[in-house]
Amino acid sequence: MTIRLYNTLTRKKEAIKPFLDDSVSMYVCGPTVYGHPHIGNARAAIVPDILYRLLMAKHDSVKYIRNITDVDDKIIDAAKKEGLSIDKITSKYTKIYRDNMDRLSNLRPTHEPKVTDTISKIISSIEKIIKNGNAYVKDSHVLFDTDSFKGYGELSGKKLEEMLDGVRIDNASYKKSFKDFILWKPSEDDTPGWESPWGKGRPGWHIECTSMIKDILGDDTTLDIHGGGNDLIFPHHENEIAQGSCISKEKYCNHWFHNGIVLVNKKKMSKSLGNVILLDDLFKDNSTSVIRLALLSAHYRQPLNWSDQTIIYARNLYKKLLSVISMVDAKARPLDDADSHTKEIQDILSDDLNTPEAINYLSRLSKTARNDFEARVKLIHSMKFIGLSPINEKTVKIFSDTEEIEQIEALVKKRNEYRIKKDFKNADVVRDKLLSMGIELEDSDGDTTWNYLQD
RNA sequence: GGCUAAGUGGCAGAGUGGUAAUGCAGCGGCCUGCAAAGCCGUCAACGCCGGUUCGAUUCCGACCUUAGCCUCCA
Repeated sequence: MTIRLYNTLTRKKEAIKPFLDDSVSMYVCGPTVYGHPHIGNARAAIVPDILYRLLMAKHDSVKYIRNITDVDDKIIDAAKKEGLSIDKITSKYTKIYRDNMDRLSNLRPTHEPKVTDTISKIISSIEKIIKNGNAYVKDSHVLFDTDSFKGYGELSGKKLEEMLDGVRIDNASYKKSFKDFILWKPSEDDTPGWESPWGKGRPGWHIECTSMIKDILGDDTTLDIHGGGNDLIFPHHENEIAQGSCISKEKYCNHWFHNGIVLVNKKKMSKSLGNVILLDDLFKDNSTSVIRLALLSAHYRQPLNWSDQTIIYARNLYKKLLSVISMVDAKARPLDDADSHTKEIQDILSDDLNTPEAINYLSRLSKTARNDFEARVKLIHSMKFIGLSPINEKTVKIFSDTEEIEQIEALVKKRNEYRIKKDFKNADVVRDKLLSMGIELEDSDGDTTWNYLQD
């Protein structure tokens, strides 16, 4: 089944048709590294990660680019606040970001460019735009001349002149039109800057993404897929199309996809509302598969309303999935023929990344899997396909600790001895003791199984 | 104010011109020393108003509501 994905540009689901024969390129707007990642950042990484896994299953070669923005005014502020140099701040939070994304089972992108490594390409891109007559220099700033680009507003559907009323816009003196945006701006001595034809300065927001794409793919290539949070549609992606189209003979990008934002109490997370949920905090109480499952529970284009329920549902569901997979199953089966076992889930996901339906599928599969080894193998591979661990993380961690296992099994045995003697009081004491050790028991068919408590 | 998206049972979400999948939760039962799990069964929904139609949740129009964007944002 071919992958069909909603295209923001055409407002339709469309098949992905790569510009090059069987090599697909995807660019996703990555983080600005100045603070701890929150669940919104996680969603913005997990959604393209699912797409990346699907693309890899269907195409010989996939270029997956996700940038690291390490030049930005917010970083400068954070550096001041934390009393660290800008380098320290960006390397610290880059590391944390990568670590957090790894923990959530996101595959690493094939390319992870930094803005600071792309400055010369940014400068040459800007020069090209100026040369083509689509940008102008004023007071040490370089500005994109939006009136010179006829397609402006196509992605977001905005006609800027018509939405002026009710909005106050400070038209900076160096702008010809309020719509124009900055490609390059001057830097003071104490802010990061690079020498350029327009003096010491740094790139404006927007140009870095375009430059990194062109740097990796080449100027006259069309990017196949570009993604990001839907709060980036305007102005960021709109501006990227404008400037990118002025650099190249080819269309800038064919397929745009945008994930919905995460809401907390039906409101967008924001520092001012104090409702930002950091991954670091979630990691304390939840396994990473549970967090991932929670973030995949709503369709990617819908807003995801985060509540206590969200994580509780995910936890219950994950527990149920794990309960039908024995450790032996999970360890025994190699991933060799994973593809044949994941056809169903791939087909489900191929329809615009329908992760809720994929999760339903796992849930249905777990029913038959209980008494069906093949279904269990399918379940394991399907879970792995969307990045869920088929083994309880704690179990994996302690699996090699035979001493602890012997101790647990001795207690289980002891409890069953009490049970045979109908001494349920003492049996319950032992069960409580195991519970306090984080062990959960289940009696079924005369057999007692134990498991580490999830989370 | 403008733009975009969306409104289906408690939640997540399919779907169709002839009254609506599935999963989770709930409820009832079986099982069980208890608990848990499992199994069986079950309740419950198409924002509002018009129009087209034999008939609309599905098509058209108005309205209402929600969220996002228009300022940094994933």
